[in-house]
Amino acid sequence: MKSAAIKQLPKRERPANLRGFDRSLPMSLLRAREAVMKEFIPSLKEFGLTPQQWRVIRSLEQHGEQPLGKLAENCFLLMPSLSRIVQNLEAREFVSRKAVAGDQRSSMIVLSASGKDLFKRIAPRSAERYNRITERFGYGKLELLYELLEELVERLDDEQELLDSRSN
Amino acid sequence: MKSAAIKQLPKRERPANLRGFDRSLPMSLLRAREAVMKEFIPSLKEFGLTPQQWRVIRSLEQHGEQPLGKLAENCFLLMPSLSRIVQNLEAREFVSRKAVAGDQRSSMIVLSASGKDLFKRIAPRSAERYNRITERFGYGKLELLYELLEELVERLDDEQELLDSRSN
DNA sequence: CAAATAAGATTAACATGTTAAATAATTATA
DNA sequence: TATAATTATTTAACATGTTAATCTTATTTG
Repeated sequence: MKSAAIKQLPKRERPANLRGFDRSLPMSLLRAREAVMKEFIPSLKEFGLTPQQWRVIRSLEQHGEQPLGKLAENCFLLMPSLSRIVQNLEAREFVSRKAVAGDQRSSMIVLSASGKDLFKRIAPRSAERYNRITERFGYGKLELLYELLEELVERLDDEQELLDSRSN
Repeated sequence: MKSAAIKQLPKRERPANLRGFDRSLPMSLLRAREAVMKEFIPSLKEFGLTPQQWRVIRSLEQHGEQPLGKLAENCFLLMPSLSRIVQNLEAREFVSRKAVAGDQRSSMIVLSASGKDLFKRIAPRSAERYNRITERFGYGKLELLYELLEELVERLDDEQELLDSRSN
């Protein structure tokens, strides 16, 4: 019985499920991301920020004031989430809204003075953590990982566009 | 002015922030995961399952009945989330609980007949998607990506243990 | 120009992530 | 053995992810 089962394998096919369903690609990416986030979250929490709130502050500091739509795009957040996040940051006066001339639907989100201050206090810590990761893992490997991740996204997005265009 | 600024760069140091804060490691991992999940989520949704609910069903199918603790570990879910998820799956009769002799705190989570049936209907689609990703991205690159992700987690976990042991 | 459409943003409703607190059963210890 | 500490799980409270519905303002069109 066993020999018959073995005989079917040697075809040198790659297994249908690389490593069963556990250790699947989504799972591996999730684990990796969690491991990385564990490095950053504690210092954010000291300052009372969630990772998403930090993303927003960071984006505003780097790219300046933005309408919600751009901010959502840059922070990779959906509008409903961002809407709540900005309300939160606004209540704590880390950001404010500035009217846009000619369109009353939209407004610019602006990083306040205390928002900038918060950024200045957190940024060095994040950078330090980042350097530590680079040290630990190796600069070359990290670059390679970036490239692979980017290419993976590109390939999957290509396919997505194909499917989209077919249904149009 | 400009020449002075340029003169400080050539030290051949790698930039402190690989690609600014955008395109950071957490962000890249998130984007990659989202891109991958976009492949799987639609078919899950057809069957009324979230990715997390699917993880639970998958784990039960693969590893058999488990106490909640093991299930949480295998599915990479925190207990409060899993607790709610199992309640949901229980209400829909995809799983049930079986008493454990000798410990009334814990119970085994069991995949029901309709749970197994659901698995059988979804699994082929997932496998198909997975194969498509492998095709698109390349088997070798995928393996390389797995290795890098695993090693990243190992390295960061090592560091974590160091920090933990210091504080004990 | 008035009605229909579209665009930007928010709200609603539900599922999950996350930390802390609560509950109940079990084990360890004085 | 009564009590304290531990273990397994759940609940609470708040933030986010996600889809659909709503609301307001702009734009398009008949």
